[in-house]
Amino acid sequence: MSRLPVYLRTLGSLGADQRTCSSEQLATLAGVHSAQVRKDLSFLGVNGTRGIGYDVAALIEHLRRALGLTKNYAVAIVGGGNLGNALGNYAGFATWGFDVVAVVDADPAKVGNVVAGIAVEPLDDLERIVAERDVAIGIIATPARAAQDVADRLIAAGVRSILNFAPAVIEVPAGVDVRRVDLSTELQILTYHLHRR
Amino acid sequence: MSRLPVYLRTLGSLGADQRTCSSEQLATLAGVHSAQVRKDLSFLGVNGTRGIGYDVAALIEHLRRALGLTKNYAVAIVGGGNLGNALGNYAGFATWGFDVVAVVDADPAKVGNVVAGIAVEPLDDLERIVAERDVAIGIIATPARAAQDVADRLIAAGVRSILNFAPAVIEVPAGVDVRRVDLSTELQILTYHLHRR
DNA sequence: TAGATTGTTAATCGATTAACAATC
DNA sequence: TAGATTGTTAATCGATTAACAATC
Repeated sequence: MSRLPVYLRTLGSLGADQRTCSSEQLATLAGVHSAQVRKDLSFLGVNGTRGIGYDVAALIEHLRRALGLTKNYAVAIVGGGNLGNALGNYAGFATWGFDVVAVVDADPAKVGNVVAGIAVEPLDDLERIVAERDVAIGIIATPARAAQDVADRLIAAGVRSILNFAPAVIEVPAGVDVRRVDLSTELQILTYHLHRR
Repeated sequence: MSRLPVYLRTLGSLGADQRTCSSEQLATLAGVHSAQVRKDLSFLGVNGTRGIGYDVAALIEHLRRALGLTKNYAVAIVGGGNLGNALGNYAGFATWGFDVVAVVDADPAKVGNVVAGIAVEPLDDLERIVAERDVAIGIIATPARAAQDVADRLIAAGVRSILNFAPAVIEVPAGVDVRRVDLSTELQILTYHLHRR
């Protein structure tokens, strides 16, 4: 569930000397309610100690397992433009076990460019790349008009998780997860609050 | 509210010849419930016509007004790295009236680089830039460790809306809006579903 | 033991949806 | 008029929070 990454990050920001952590402390730092924390952790099957709190190291380990962060995932970025470039260089991915194994682009002029130490490959090779490198996650960083086609190809090739940065809603069959990051929508939500002040 | 940008985008994708649109059609395209649409629009003060639906052009206009998209907003990007670069080049911003008026960076080596047709300026000039160019929205595209300091300076300079791409939670006083886009969290949510299959 | 904190149930709250009279 | 669709109320649902016995 989507609060787990927040807990994990919060725990990481704790002092190295802190062995236990109460639901209250975790809640305050994560910006949620302590009952929420206890419920989430309880659902996860993590047990704290009454009167003491949760063991930080054990909790981190549990969260990492629950989030599937104990193994690495191969990520392919489709789109070698500015955004794909930025994503390829994003250091945070490696920290959490996401390996960018390919950057592909439809534009022959971009093929061969080096993004984050990886040479951009042709979009035509997408299917082969997904299969050979066991790509688990596809990131779409293309213009909107290309997004659906790219998604279809990723899915046909076996990818079941997609992070979509293109400003387009893409249709996917059941069993495929898509998360969308829409920069314009984020800004529009900000302006909604901005102008009604 | 955060569904409004979705409605707006959906309406934009309608054929140019479609004059009216039912709550049912809008709901299907936007992936929500028709009662939801009617309630949202009713709350907005938009009136449809029973038996007919909503007037598309009027609805778009209402949504644009509600979202504060009838005027332009000056945006400053802090961080002239890959992400700042990608954001500066993001065409979608201009479409919705967001003008990137500055890209600043703390690194003297980056100052002078041209990002999206704009020369990167020193972070030290942030306060002056915000004041002179009437910056309404600040985008933080710095490393995590710099995020809070940058936010503090943006807020001190008068910025009330912040979009934070740095993987850090930033503390802001009441009256300041922050939206956070955390790429690692997005991927972690995907893996949560991935590995439990 | 006394204080602290969990784990969980029950209460609350808010958001979503069903339903339907109003009416174009 | 008949069919379609809104606007809104009431019902439902799910998520959040309060509360407290259990217990370290």
